[in-house]
This record gives sequence, C-alpha cells and structure tokens, in this order.
Amino acid sequence: MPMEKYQIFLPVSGPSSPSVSPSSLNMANPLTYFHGDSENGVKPESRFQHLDAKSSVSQTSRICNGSEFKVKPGKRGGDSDDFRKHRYAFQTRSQVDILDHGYRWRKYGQKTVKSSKFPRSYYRCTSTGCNVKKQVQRNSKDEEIVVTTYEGMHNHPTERSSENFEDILRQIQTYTPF
DNA sequence: CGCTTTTGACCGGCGC
DNA sequence: GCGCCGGTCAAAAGCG
Repeated sequence: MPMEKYQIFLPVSGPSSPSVSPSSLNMANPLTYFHGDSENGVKPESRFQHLDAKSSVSQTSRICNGSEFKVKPGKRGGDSDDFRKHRYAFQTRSQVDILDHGYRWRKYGQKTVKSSKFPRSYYRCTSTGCNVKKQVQRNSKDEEIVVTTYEGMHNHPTERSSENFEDILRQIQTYTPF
C-alpha cells in the first residue's frame, strides 16, 4: 500500500564523455513507471543525478520521488546515511535480465512481494568492498517489463568493455515502444 | 574445487 | 505486544 511513483530514465551515456550534462542524456525518451497511485510533486530534473562521474560505468538514471528514499530516522547513524541516497531504477522491456554487462552479481535472496505476482530477486555486486545492491522484479501488469532498482555506487570499474553495454542499450531502445 | 543459486529461517520496522 | 511484510543470512545443493 505504500505506493510510490517512479520516474525512470533510460541509462544513457558513454565512457568517452566523463562529464555528461543532463541534456546530453536521453531525456527525450524517458520511461515513466507508475507503481500505485500518483502522488505528484517532484520534478524529475531537479532530482536527477548522475553516476558516471567517478566510474567508467554508464548506468545513470534517477528515481525521483517516493517516501522510501528518504533517510530513515532513528538508529541508522551518519555513516550509513547516504547508502539510500543512491537509488536508481531502470525499466526495460525484455525477456531476460541482461542489463548488467560489466558487473558480476551474486544473488542473495528472492522474495515474493504482495504487490506483484512475480518474485523479487536481490543481488549484490561481487567485487570486494563494493556493496552495491540491486533488486529485479517483473511488472505484474506487463510481464515483459523488468524493473531493476540499484542501490549504491560502484567503487571499482567495469571488468568488461563498455561496448557490451552499448549493445544492450540499443536493444533496450528498440524494445521500448513508449 | 570454488564459485554460484536456492530456499527456508531469521530479523527488524511498522501498523494495528 | 503481535503479526505481517520485506530484506538478509546461511546452509545446502548445483554447476563449470
């Protein structure tokens, strides 16, 4: 019942341009994912953030609003404050979850969630010291749609070349009829 | 053999 | 406080 509204952008950027401005991103082709009711408010651009600054990796795109991205009050002190600041979501239309070329992920859990008839899978980045996590789940409305939510920032470069990623990007864009 | 996935247990937050 | 719900742990199985 805590329904949130996601504004989701396709991951676009290249390793050749380390300082990418939002205008050079694929803002012309955003995907909007409404999960539950529509609370209006935050402009996507104002919250847009870019992951590409440090790593050579090119996942980018920003979840914009939703109460669950606020830092929780209470126990969690300052050190773990910002681990929730970096939450990013992709919505792609594909049969398989092939988005993460360049990173290796180890699955550490799977749960059925009430909102979807499909289970949600939990992954962690296998690189030591890098505890980036992601969740993958299918949309129950349209089971071809896969929603991937990232949490955290990688502290290491990709292992494989970015050409793979750009291939994937092309696939995504052709898969996307929106 | 050294990784991965699988899967039920466990646990903490939150609403009632 | 209790129970539901979602996230994580960890032991065992799977796989190259």
